[in-house]
Amino acid sequence: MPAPHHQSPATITELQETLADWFERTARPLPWRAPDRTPWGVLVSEVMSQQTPVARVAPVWLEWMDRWPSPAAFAAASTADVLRAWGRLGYPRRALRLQECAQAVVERHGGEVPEDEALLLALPGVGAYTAAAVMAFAFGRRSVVVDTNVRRVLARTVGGDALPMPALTAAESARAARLAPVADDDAALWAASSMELGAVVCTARAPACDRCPVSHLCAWRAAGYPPDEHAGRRRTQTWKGTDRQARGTVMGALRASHGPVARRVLDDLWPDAAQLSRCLGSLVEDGLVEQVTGDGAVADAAYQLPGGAGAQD
DNA sequence: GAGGCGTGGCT
DNA sequence: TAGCCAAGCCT
Repeated sequence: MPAPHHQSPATITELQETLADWFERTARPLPWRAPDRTPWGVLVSEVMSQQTPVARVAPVWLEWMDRWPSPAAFAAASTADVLRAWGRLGYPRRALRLQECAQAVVERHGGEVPEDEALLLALPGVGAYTAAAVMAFAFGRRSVVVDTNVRRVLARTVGGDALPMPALTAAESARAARLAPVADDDAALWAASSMELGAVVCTARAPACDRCPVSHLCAWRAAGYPPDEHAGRRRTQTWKGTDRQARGTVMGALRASHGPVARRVLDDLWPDAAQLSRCLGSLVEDGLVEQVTGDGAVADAAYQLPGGAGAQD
C-alpha cells in the first residue's frame, strides 16, 4: 500500500525549488561543507553524525581531519589513538568501523573514496544512508538520501502526518525515491535542503513553522496539524543499569587513563561484578578493549584500549 | 526485523 | 524530573 500522497507534481516542484533557494541562502557553514572539502572528509563527517548531533561532531571532526587527512593516514593509526580521538561522540564501535573503512578504501580503491554507491555500501560502517549521503554531498551525484530528518520532512509536507512510523517503511522509501529530482545537481541539492530543513526548522519536538519557507505548501499544516497517530507505540529506551551504561563507564575510564586500568578500579565504578565481567567480555569481543594482565585470575586482571596506553593525555 | 549499541542537551 | 531525541549500522 503506497503512502498517502497529498501533493500535486507542481507542488512538489515548488517545494524543491523553494527549499533549494532557502538552503543556498541560509545553510549552516558546517566545516565539512567548505569549498575545499574532500570525499574522505565528507565520509568521516557522515559516520561521526550517525546518531550524534552535529554540534558535538564539528570540533572532533576538525581535529580528526587535521591529524588524519587521508584514508591512508588514518588506516595506519593505533586503535587506542583512534578511540581517544573519538572521545565522547558515543557508539565507539563506529570508530573501529571507520578505520576498517579507511583500510578497505586503501586496499580496494587505491586510497580514494569510490564515486559509486554500491562500492560505498560495501565499506564497513557504511549503510544505505551514508552511501547515499556521500554520493550527494561529496560528489554532487543523484541519490536518495533518507535519514530521520528527511523522513520527518516528507511525512509532514507530503504525507500530512505529524511524524513518520517508528521504523522506515517500504512505502516511505518508494516515496523518497519518487520525489528525488532526476538531475544530479538537483537531487544533491534536494537531499541537502530537505535534511537541513528537518535539522533546523522542521524538528521533532517543536517545529518552527513560523520560520518555515515551505509552510504554505505543507500538507500537515493544511490538515490542521493532526497529532501523531503512533504516539505511545515508540518504545522508550531504558538506560540506568544497562550494559550500555556499564560499557560506557568502562570506556570512559580507559580513555582517561595513560596505562592499564585494574579490575578493582573498575569494580569501584560499577558495583555489579557479574555485569561488569560480562561487559568487559563483550568489549574485548568487539575489539574496543584489551586485557593486558590477569592470567585468568579475575582479581588481578587489567585492561586498556587496544594497541597500548596511548600517546597523549 | 527487532534489539543492541553511547552520550549529552533539551523540555 | 525523566523521557525524548540526535545526519544509523549491524546481527
